[in-house]
Amino acid sequence: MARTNPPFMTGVPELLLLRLLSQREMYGYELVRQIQLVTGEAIKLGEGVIYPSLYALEKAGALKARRRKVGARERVYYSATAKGRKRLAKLETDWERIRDAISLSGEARVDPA
Amino acid sequence: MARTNPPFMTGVPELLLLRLLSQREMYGYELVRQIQLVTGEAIKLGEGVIYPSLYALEKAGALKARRRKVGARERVYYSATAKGRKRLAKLETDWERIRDAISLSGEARVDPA
DNA sequence: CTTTTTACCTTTAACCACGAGGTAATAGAT
DNA sequence: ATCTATTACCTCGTGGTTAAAGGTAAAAAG
Repeated sequence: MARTNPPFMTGVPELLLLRLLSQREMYGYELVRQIQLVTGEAIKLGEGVIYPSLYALEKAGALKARRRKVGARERVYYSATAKGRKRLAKLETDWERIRDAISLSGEARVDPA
Repeated sequence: MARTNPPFMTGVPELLLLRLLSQREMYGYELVRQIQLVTGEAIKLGEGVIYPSLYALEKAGALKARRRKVGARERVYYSATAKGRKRLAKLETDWERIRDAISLSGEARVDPA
């Protein structure tokens, strides 16, 4: 399937979305670009990832949506709820745990059999 | 499904297996315990993850297997091939890229709309 | 007036981790 | 001697999650 962001991506879209939307409200297309920006182009998430994630997070009560007319066009702005911030906090500690464990395992010299 | 290692685990089993098996040959059950050891109990991978991963990596030519009788019991020892080491190197850079990108995005203060 | 960019959204596919379960041999405990 | 825990191997099914690809339409740019 020609993956552009190979491995290590489970949970990452959710983490990034919650981080950004805890700072200020944004709409889908904007998030696509912001994620590239704040990761220094290292991570690119397409709309096919962003929109379904936003719906799922909204459904879970982690985000709230609000429709806003900008000019003649309507945009759907999302922002993190209290629940979303809590979820983010948990994700952050999960992330740190995995990250540190992998770092640890990289240094460990395995004792010979 | 009550996951013990929530999110951020895609690619991690493969990374850990290749790391360990680049150091010395090991068998499945041993790997299950070693992974707990070298990650300070932070990551626990069951046999349901380990064995299928080993087969897949062997099939891909990243590992080679060898059956060894230890006492009366037979064990299947795996070790990394040259191809496996190459694959590990790529995984390591992928991992660093994602890790650094997430770290970056955590510091970035998003400019207001 | 035509093309590119913005903006929204859905469908489909595939991957992969994981738990649960199953077998059998060996070692240790009673 | 017998029972239990541990070692060691393995398979199957599920479900979550990314991701590409496609589809619509408005607005800005050329």
